[in-house]
Order: sequence, then structure tokens, then C-alpha cells
Amino acid sequence: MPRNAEQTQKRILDAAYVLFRRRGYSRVSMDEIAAATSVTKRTLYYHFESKDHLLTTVLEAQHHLALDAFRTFGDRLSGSPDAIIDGLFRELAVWSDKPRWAGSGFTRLVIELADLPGHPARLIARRHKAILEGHLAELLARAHVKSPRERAREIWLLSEGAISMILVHGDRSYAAAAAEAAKRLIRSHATKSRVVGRAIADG
Amino acid sequence: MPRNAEQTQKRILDAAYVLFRRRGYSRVSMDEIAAATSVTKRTLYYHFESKDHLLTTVLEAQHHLALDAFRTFGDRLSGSPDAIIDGLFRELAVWSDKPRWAGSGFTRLVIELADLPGHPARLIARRHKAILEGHLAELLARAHVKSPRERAREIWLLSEGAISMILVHGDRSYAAAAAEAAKRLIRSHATKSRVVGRAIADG
DNA sequence: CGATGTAAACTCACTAAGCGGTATACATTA
DNA sequence: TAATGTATACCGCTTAGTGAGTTTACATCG
Repeated sequence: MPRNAEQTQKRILDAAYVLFRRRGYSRVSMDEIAAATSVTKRTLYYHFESKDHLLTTVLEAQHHLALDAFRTFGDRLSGSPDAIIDGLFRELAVWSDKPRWAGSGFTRLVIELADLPGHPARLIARRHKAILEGHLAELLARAHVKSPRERAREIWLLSEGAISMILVHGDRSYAAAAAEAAKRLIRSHATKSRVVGRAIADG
Repeated sequence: MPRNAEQTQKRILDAAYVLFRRRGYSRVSMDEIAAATSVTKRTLYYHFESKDHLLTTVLEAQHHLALDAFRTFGDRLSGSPDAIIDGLFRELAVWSDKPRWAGSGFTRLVIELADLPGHPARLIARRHKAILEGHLAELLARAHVKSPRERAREIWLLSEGAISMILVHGDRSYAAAAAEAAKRLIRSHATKSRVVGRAIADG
């Protein structure tokens, strides 16, 4: 195989990821991605058959990267429940402090494509969030937290909420507020009224 | 004055609101808005000098409508803290059950324009969220909840998180999970570790 | 009362630029 | 040579935005 196709594809994926994450999907053009990769648009279409396909490939790749990152993060951090939560939200605070931070690329895509429930990118994003939530539950279980799946779900709610609010207000202190709330939620391992609440939303 | 300018503007704003909320900003064209209003594009530009101006006017109008809705909602619902929270999240569950629900128009806009922090639409969205959070705090204060501002902030985090997660997974049960978490957070009015957490994120 | 002037409200037809995607030709290397 | 990768130049379409002229409602005045 002449040249190095794999490397070219990786360069395209990296550039596309940065652009999509920063400005969303529809507002980034293929010309722009080509320019950022120092490659012509024709080469882009040689490697990826359409903009949609490029997007799904980008997300797939990023899903694996983020998963690995979360796994090493989890291994590094297997202390008390409070330590896990502090680590998690400190990570969020650091992450959101990046100069041109624009939230989670996955959530961003889901919201941009909210009117297209069957879009492949949304399926990837959904699977991504589900797997991460599962990993957090496992982390909590290892820290002997009761009902780890329910607590993971609540912590995830707080985390997604914090991302939104930090974006809306540009105020990183929401990360700390979310962390405090998460710790209180774990301490108050209530179970009695959970079934009732679920019945309301499912019915 | 020939014709009825006020009525035409209202029709344009209504049509634009529906389209922007359903599909976001950049993916909705002025031609489309004009067609939905049964008006020429030139007339659109007669009443609104640009797409950006149209967007900000739409948001401004919607801000007032949503504020009124929240106020009557608050008056109708001044019982126990638990009742307030149940009412709030039941509202979310009902709202998110609409056929083509696509989340909060304001949050959606903020995320779509995440790379443009100075955009007027973002300022409106920010003010909107801040005012709503303030109203919730007042509601909680009237229900004799301690530290109502902090609790309102946490409930808002859960609510925004629930909106994201319902969108990602199409699973409305996140509303109930958020409601249960919110009630537990109010019951456990912890104060001792809050200062430490805040120092971490701000430092 | 009825013709007329006028400014607001509106339409038609257009522009320049940008979009995703492609036909064709040429270059590189196993 | 044959498979693979890149470049130039383009297509058809959509985009936000406009220039110039037309219709409508109402105030004014003979």
C-alpha cells in the first residue's frame, strides 16, 4: 500500500474530532476538515464515504479512547466513595477549565441531532454513556456502596447537569456543588420511596 | 399603517420558535421560516434585520412566556418541599413525553453555540436559567427549606442532567430518579463539607 | 363624499458565497 | 504493472441577505 493510509486516516479523524467537538456537526464543513488535515477534499472522500460516516467513525474512535481513559482513571482511584466522587468531579473541573471547552462531544451531538433519533451517531453516544455509567457503578460497588447502579445513575445525572450549567453560566463552581450533592446522596442510602418514584415515571 | 405588522411579527416569531426548538439554529433556514409563516423571505428581513436578531427576539419572547408559566406553576404548588419537587419533575416527565420533544430550547441553543460565548442568544439563555433557579430557591424558602439557594442549585443540576439523559437514552425514568435524589438531598441538609468542596473547584 | 398622496407592509427576482459530493487525471509504491 | 493515494477543478443545490418595485390602509384636501 503506497503512502500511509492509516496515518492519513488518523490525521483526518483527529482534526475532525477537534472541529466537531468545538463547533458541532453541521457548522463544520468538509472543506474545513480537509484544510485542517492539509489534505484535499477528494482525499477525505477517498477515506470516508460521507460526512455522516466520518462523524460515526470519529465518535467510535473517541468512544474507545474515552473508555480507556476512564478505565485507567478508575484503577488509579479505588479508595472511599467520597474519594471516587471527588476525583470524578475534580476531573470535570479541570476539563471544563480548558480555554475553549465546549462540553461533552457526545452529549453535544445528541442535542444537535435531537430531532433525528435514529441517527447512527446517537446510537454510539448512547452506548458510550451507558458503558461509562456502568463502569462508575462497578467502581462504587468495589467501594462497598449500597445499590451502586442507582447511585451511579444519580451521580451521572449530577455530572451531566454540571456540564450543562457550566456551559450556560461559565461558572465552574457547579462542579463542586455537584460533587457535594453526590457525596450526600451516597451517605443517605434511602430505599423506601424509590419504587414509588419509578412507578410515576414509568406509568 | 397598512396590513398588520404586529400580527405578522408574532406569526414569524411563533413559527421560528417551533422550528428552532425542534431542529436547532443552524439547521433551520430563513426560507423555511418564511414558508412556515406564509410570507416572503424579504418580508422576514423587513421585520428582522438578520437571522441572529430573529433568534434573540424569539428567545426574549419565550423567556417571558416561560417565566409566566413558572410563576403560575409556583403559585399552584406551595406545599411541602417534597410536593414541590414531585410537581417539578412530574412536569418534566410530562413535558418530555411530547412526541417530538427535543429538550430545553435554551440549553439546546447554548450547547449549539458553545463556541460563541459572547453571542446575545447565550446571554438571554443564561439570564433565563438564573431567574428560574432564583424562583425555585424562593419557592423552597417559602416551604421552610434550609439553605434554599444551595438546594435550588442542586435540584437544578439534577433537572438539567435529567433532560440530557432523557434525550440521550430516550428513557423518561431519569426524571423520577432525579426527583428521588432531589428529595433525599433536601432531607440531608448537610453543611459541614461544603466549604472544602468549593475550595477545590475554585482553586 | 371621493380623489389623491404617502409611508408602511409586502413581493419577485436576484446575488455571492458556501455546501456536500464527484469526474478526471496524475503520482506513488508494493 | 496494478493498486492505492492525492490534486485540480468542477457540479448542482442551498444558504443568508438585497435591490427595486408593488400593494394596502389611512390621512388629507378639493
